[in-house]
Amino acid sequence: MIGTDTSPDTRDIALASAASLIGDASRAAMLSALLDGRALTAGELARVAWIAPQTASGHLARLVDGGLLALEARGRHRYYRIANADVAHAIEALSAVTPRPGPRLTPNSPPAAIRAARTCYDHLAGQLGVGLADALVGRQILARGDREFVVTAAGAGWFAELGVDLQVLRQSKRKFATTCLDWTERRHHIAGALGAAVAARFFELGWVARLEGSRALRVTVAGRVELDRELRLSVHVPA
Amino acid sequence: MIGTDTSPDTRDIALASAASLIGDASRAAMLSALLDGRALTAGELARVAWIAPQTASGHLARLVDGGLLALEARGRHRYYRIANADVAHAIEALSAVTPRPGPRLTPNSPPAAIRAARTCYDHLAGQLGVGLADALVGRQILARGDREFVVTAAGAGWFAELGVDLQVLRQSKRKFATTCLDWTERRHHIAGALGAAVAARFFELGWVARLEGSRALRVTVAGRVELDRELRLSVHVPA
DNA sequence: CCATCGTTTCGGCCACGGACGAAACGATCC
DNA sequence: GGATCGTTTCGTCCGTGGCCGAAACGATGG
Repeated sequence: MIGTDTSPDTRDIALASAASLIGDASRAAMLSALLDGRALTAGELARVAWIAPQTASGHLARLVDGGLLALEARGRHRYYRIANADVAHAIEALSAVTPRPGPRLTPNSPPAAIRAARTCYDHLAGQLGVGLADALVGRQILARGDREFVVTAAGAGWFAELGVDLQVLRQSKRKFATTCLDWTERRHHIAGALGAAVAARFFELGWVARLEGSRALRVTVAGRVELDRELRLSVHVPA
Repeated sequence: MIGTDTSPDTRDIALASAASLIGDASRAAMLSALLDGRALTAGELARVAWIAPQTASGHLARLVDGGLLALEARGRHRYYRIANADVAHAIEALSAVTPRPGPRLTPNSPPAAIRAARTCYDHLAGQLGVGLADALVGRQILARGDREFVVTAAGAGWFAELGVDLQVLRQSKRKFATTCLDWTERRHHIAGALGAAVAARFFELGWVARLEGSRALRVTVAGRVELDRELRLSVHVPA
C-alpha cells in the first residue's frame, strides 16, 4: 500500500521542473556545451543549439530563473555558465542513463577521446583526471579522505612547484578538494578549488589543450613528458 | 569560439529525452514513489500521481520504452519498478539541484525523518545508511575501496551472524558492494548486492520499518538496541 | 459462461510552450 | 550623433503532448 492520499509533494514538482528544464533538445544542447564550466555568450549558445538568438534568449532566461545557470553581464555580452556543481552532477548523471536497456544495440560507449581526457565542470576528468588523482595519492601528495582529498605535508611542496598557491585556494568559499565520481571511469577524480586550480595550471603550462567544440582534451607532448617525469603517469592516447 | 558547426549531437538528444521523461509532474511523482526500489502496480501509481488509470498507463508505457522503468506482469497486475541503479542515481541527483538559488526563500531542507533514515533504491541511506557504512569501516568489517566496499576477513563472520550469505551475493550478476553518494549527507553508503541484502535483513529482523507513504524509515526500539550493541552505532531520532 | 476488476487502446479536446519575424534596447566604436 | 552589433521583448503561429471518456482486452472467480 502506497501513501494512499498524500497530496502532490512539492519535492516532486521541484524534481519535475528541474528535469523539464533539461528535457528540451535546445536547452540540453546548451547545457551540454556549458558542462565544462566555461561561460559562453547567448549568441554562441544559440549557434550550439541551432536556434535563433531570440529563441535562445528565452531558453536561457528560463534556465537562469530555474537556478540551473548563472549569468554574468560583461559589456554588451552576457555570459552564461552552469550555476553550481550540483547542476553539473545532475546533468552528468542523467546522461549516464542508458536510453534503451537490454541487448538492443551497441551500448553506444562514449567516444575514446572523451573517455581519455576531458573537463568536468572546471576540473580534469576521464582517464587523465582519475589517473592523476590515483598518482597523487600513490605518491602521498594527496591523501584520500571520505568525501575529499587532503594535501599531505610533503604534498604542499609539490603543488608549490606546480605553481598552485594553496593558501589562496583555502581562502575561497569553495570546498577545497572534493572527490567527484567520474561517469566514464566510475572512479573519483579531484574537484573543488584545488581541482580547478590544477586544471587551470595544466592549461597554462600547455600540458593539455581543448579539442575544439568538445569537452575532450588532448594531452600535449610537453604534458606527456612532464606527467611521466613528475608522477610516472602515462596517458593513453586514443587513435 | 565554440564548436561552430557541430551537428546536433545524439548524446544531447539522449540527455534531453531522458530528462523530459522525468520532467513531467505526473511521471515525476510516480518515479519518486518508486525510488525506494519497490515494484508498484499501474493503479497504485495512478493514485500516487492523482491521475486516471488510463493516463498513468500511457505515462508508464513511455517510461518503460525510455528505459527508465522495468515491467513485470504478474496475473492481472503489472508491476513497475525503476529499471536500474543509474536511473535511481540520476533522479536523486536531479532532486539535489536547488530549484531557486541565492538567498531567495528557505532552502527547503528535506524533512528530518527522510534525512535520518530512508531507502535509496533498495538499500539503506540517510544518516542511518552513512552511519552504518562508517561504523562497519571503523570496526574493520568493511574496507573502503575506491568505488566499492570490500569485506575483510574478519568481517565475513559478522555478516554471517547477521544472516547475510556472502557466497550467494557474490554469485549474483550485480555489483557486490558499490559506494553510493548520499544526497542529504553527501557521504557514501553501501549499495549493490550487499547493500540490498543488509537492508533486507534489517527489515526482516524488525530493526527498521517503513513510515507509510514515504521512503523514510523508522529505526525500531529493537533496531536501536541491536545497532548500539553490535556496532556502537546510535541513531538520531528526529522529533 | 458471465461478471468483475485491473489495465490498455482509441479518440478528441485543450493548453502549454517552442519556434521565428519584427522591433526595441543598450553598449561599443568612429 | 549615427552606425553596428549582441541581446532581449513582443506577438503570433503551430505542433507536441497531457488529460479524460468510452470502449476493448485479458485474467480471475463464481
